[in-house]
Amino acid sequence: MRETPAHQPRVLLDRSSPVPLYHQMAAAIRELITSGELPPGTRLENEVAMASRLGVSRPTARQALQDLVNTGLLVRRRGVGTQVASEVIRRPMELTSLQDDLAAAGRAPRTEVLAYDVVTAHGPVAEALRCPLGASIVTMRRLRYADDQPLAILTNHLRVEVAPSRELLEEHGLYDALREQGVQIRVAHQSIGARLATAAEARLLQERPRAALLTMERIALDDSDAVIEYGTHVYRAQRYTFDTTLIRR
Amino acid sequence: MRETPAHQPRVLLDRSSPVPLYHQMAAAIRELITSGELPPGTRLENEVAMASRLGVSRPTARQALQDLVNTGLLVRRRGVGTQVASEVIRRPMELTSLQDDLAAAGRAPRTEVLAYDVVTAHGPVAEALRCPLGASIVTMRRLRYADDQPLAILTNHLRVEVAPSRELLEEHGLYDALREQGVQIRVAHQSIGARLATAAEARLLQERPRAALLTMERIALDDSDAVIEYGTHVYRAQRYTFDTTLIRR
DNA sequence: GACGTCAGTATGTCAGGACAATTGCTTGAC
DNA sequence: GTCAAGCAATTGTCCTGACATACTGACGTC
Repeated sequence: MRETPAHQPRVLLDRSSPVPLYHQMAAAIRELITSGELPPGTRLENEVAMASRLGVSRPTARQALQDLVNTGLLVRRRGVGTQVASEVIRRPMELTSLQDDLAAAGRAPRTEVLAYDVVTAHGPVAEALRCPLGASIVTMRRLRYADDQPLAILTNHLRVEVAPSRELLEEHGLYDALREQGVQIRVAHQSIGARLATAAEARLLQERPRAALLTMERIALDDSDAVIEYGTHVYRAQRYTFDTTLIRR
Repeated sequence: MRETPAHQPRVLLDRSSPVPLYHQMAAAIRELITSGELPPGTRLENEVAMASRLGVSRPTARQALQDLVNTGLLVRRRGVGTQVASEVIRRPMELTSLQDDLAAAGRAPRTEVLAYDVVTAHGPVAEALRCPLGASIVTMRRLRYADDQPLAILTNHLRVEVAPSRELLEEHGLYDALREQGVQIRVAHQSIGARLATAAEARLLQERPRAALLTMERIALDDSDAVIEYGTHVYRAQRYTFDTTLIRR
């Protein structure tokens, strides 16, 4: 019998929620880990017991735990069990903001924060932010209005250390919020494209389904060339263009 | 029913191998992708069919495909299917010609002149070219290919005095042709946007109707600030993005 | 004290099944 | 030509079940 008792993470599942059960589990455990309530090294109860205690199937519990493994928060070995990873990896912006531009143009900018989540970096987001898989990042999603009409959906990923709080974002544009925290965006690489709106995007933007969207993907770096932000924005093509003047050298 | 047939990736599974089945599947598909045998955009057979064909369970096939999604090689969406993550043409937003950029990227540029007409200027065209109403101008319309696939429809208006001949345009890009006549483009004002394709554009670009198009409207000036060209281009959004790097001053 | 065996623990892998949700195409009405 | 409804296609989510494999600790033997 093992000496150290296995920890039973406090997880409350809401089956009426549209959020998948596995995702609720993963989020709850992640929160316990990042808050310090589950310190590194803590062994969790085995997945069969956890599944039974929470009233979910083992594959569901397994998927939740596996997501946390993929993020570097948990370590699992067969025959041994699941434990909190010994170390959560920690790491340290004219190019103008849309909010400033709209304000300058007298277009009554307004922003609605749709989502603000602390998640773990993976795939292209980890690559763009130049952080290891599993690092905590903030993913935020905002709806930008101009003249009281939706204009753009802004999705930004930032490292958790520099991400402004949700409260700050309710009041300011992202780059202003970053400046308040001493982060100066200096360079941005961006890629402009287009595609059709998904049904959800169309609804948010009050567009008809499959309207054309102008897309912009951006990686922003600070004074020391550290990647601060990776963002993907979509704009209503009907109401938005990018203008530029090019000069041959 | 979908038009394009779903690809059945060639996967051989060895059940006597200690390598898990899901891992063998993922490795085989990864090899097909990285070798180029499964080019970007290819749609794969659905996971139920693939599982059945390979003699594995759906969760097993699903895990293999999910691993490939996690590594950025596949894209999956419910109701749509699984496809090889696609590759877009990224064009730096510099004052260069598309023909030159494509050639430099080894993308086999080719141009088909669809129309070449001498007409009289009116409306926005006259305004953009800063010439009197009724002045003779050349309006040309070209279809630009990359890798033998249509990429863009280019419509350009020029004063008849500087417009290259149709023959010259069959051989060269517009800016090269202008250079041959001693005209140097130095500045361009451009506006990037998006919209849905018309039926005719969709046909020319071999896109489905109402596909998203990336649009670019440009006014180009020469060394003495004379307006030389007014152009409106549309690009297949699925295959094209504009890239730029912005620096705060 | 060292070593081997064995049982218990726990995760890894795989199967089959079912319903939900999203997407895109077709069709008919206007 | 546009729009809405219906439906097919396909993935997403969740369930039950079972066997395989790696790891750990207890125990007996030398």
